[in-house]
Amino acid sequence: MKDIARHAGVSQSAVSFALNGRPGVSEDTRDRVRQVAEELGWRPSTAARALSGEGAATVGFVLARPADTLGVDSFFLQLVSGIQEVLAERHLGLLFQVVEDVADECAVYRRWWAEHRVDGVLVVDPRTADPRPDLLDELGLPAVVIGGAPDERHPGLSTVWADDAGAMASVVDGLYSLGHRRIVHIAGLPGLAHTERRIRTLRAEAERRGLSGVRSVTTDYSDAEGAAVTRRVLESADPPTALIYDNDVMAVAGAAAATELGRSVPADVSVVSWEDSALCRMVKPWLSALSRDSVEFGRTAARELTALLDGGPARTVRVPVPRLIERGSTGAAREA
Amino acid sequence: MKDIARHAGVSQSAVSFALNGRPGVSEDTRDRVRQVAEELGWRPSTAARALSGEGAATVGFVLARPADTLGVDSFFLQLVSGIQEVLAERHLGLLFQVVEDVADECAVYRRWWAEHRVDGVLVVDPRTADPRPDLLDELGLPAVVIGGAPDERHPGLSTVWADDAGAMASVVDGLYSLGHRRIVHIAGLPGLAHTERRIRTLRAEAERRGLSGVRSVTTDYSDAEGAAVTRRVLESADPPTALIYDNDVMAVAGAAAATELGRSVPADVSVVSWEDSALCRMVKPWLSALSRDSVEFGRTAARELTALLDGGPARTVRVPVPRLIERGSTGAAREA
DNA sequence: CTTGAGAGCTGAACCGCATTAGTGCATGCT
DNA sequence: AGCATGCACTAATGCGGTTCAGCTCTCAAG
Repeated sequence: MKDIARHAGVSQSAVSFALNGRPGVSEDTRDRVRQVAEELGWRPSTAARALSGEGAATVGFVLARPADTLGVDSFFLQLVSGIQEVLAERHLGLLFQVVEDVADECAVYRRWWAEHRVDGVLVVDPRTADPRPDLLDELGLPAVVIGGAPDERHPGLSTVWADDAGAMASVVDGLYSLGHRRIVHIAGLPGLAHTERRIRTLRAEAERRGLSGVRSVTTDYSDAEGAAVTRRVLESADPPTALIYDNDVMAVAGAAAATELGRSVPADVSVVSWEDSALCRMVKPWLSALSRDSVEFGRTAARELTALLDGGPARTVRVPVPRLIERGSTGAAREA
Repeated sequence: MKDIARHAGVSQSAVSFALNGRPGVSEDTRDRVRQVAEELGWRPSTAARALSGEGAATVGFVLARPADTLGVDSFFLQLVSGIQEVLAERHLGLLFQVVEDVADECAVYRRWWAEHRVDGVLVVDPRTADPRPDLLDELGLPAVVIGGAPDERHPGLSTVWADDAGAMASVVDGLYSLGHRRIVHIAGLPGLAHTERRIRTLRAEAERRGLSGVRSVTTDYSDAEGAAVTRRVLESADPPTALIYDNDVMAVAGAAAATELGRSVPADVSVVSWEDSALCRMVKPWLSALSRDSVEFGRTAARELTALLDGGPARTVRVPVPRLIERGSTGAAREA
């Protein structure tokens, strides 16, 4: 900026005013300064900007997962891609970190905030007993929780969520009307907020209809557990006629396991995947799946965060309920 | 730091010396200062550090992919996870960005470097005619190219690579000894350095053995193209007896397509996937696959970058050749 | 007893920007 | 003519660190 000031024949502060669109300089001077800056290829140093109170121009994103669990999962890349789209418009950087568990994640938030590395964070995989909202509140770190339920205990946090409960209800509804009475839900990690929401809703739906052969089993989301649980429930005394899997990986593995056991999909057992991806179209029959727009989900979350950074109020935004794409893996229940 | 200085009864510079392990203070004072800093929960502001010449303590990672291509791909997440492991030890942040194409990627490097946002970058998906090494050279931005071939034209860049050529040769060797003479390689994106390396090696191997029914077909890595190409080559006049797919997604889609055409795997056609993941164990038969340790790959790349940041020389590191995991999808060629 | 060297510490400058409190000048108003 | 007003701009300060040139002691060597 000193160089620009010299070349343009003005003071450094005039340059600052000109380049930041603030009043205090004539349009003439502003244009001249802009042009000189352009010629010199000037870019503001984010460090200096941050030091003088402008914030870090960066938001943080932490993924708490053991390295080996990071498997075939299209959701996060898509989410991040959507987030980026919005952040890029405002030239905000995304600081990304993978850690082992939520405790480490909290430590990262503490450090980032203390070091002024980020202006806000995006939180994923909210849990039922989650230390993070409390921490973020305590720190005063602006944050958007992705996938959480509305949470009136933390008015400072924005939330972006999909209505799992509604989706689960509609899936059960669909299966019920196809004649299914015994349904097993192969759920994801216990403790995750959306896992528990789905489980609760399923139970409520079952009770409402007086169904006894309906239950949820939690897993670690892996193909191995998906297949194992599938085998177990299909070989049990009173096997289900429909299976709902909490992700695509388990659904595919589960469908394969069912086929191996000599059960035909969907004649013997219907399969629904709670996540749509290319995977669901790589097996025969193609899997019926709940489809949501993960990229748009990311965009929405990022928009909420930028709104928060602009000083806007925390909000709770609901993205559209995922809709069921009917493919070949769901059909009428076989007569008992 | 001013507070710490006051509490410890020393000057601010003494605090700086003490906390950064520099000489100039007694061990007594150092301990005292450290303790006060601890009590006050002090953390250095990265912005201030960066401003006074210490660098940004951040490395950049750009993924140039259209949003919709970010599908089922375990490689990148694993790579990033490995990178993180190494960076986290040194408290280096990872600035992550997804862009549409290489031109945008170059713009991001320019901006990051000009804004002093990063100290170095990790470059993936090198191409045959790639503008990035030239740009990085020109900028003087420390960088590690992941997956490129050794490149003596850019002595400033480090390279971490796997020997695709060797791996391809050994795969062809294995298939040849199983009696396969007609092999089709369903390759990835043309223009990617490793795609071209594999294609060249395959051709060389074929010529060496006087095989005429061997060729490569490039694709966009998608399941759709993988399946389409598979159908096309299998229905051609002189169909191959073995297929090599450049990623797991295409291999699975291709195997499914072959089965649909009534070809049995591996009796009629052998399938090899150039990427191992849970996907390969989700279909019957399980796919034989080239397995590499993507997490370790990431660690190695990150280590090279930190070495570069420490002022070390640029190096070219070769990670172990991926090894073929023989599963059920490869077998002896059917007699002609 | 003087001198020199080194250890331990301080004060001030600096990094690149934003911001605030002036400064000088032309203009309009009375 | 005298004065307030507003505009265009400058000088100075601060953000939170690092660094470098001293400065003061102490202690050993001469």
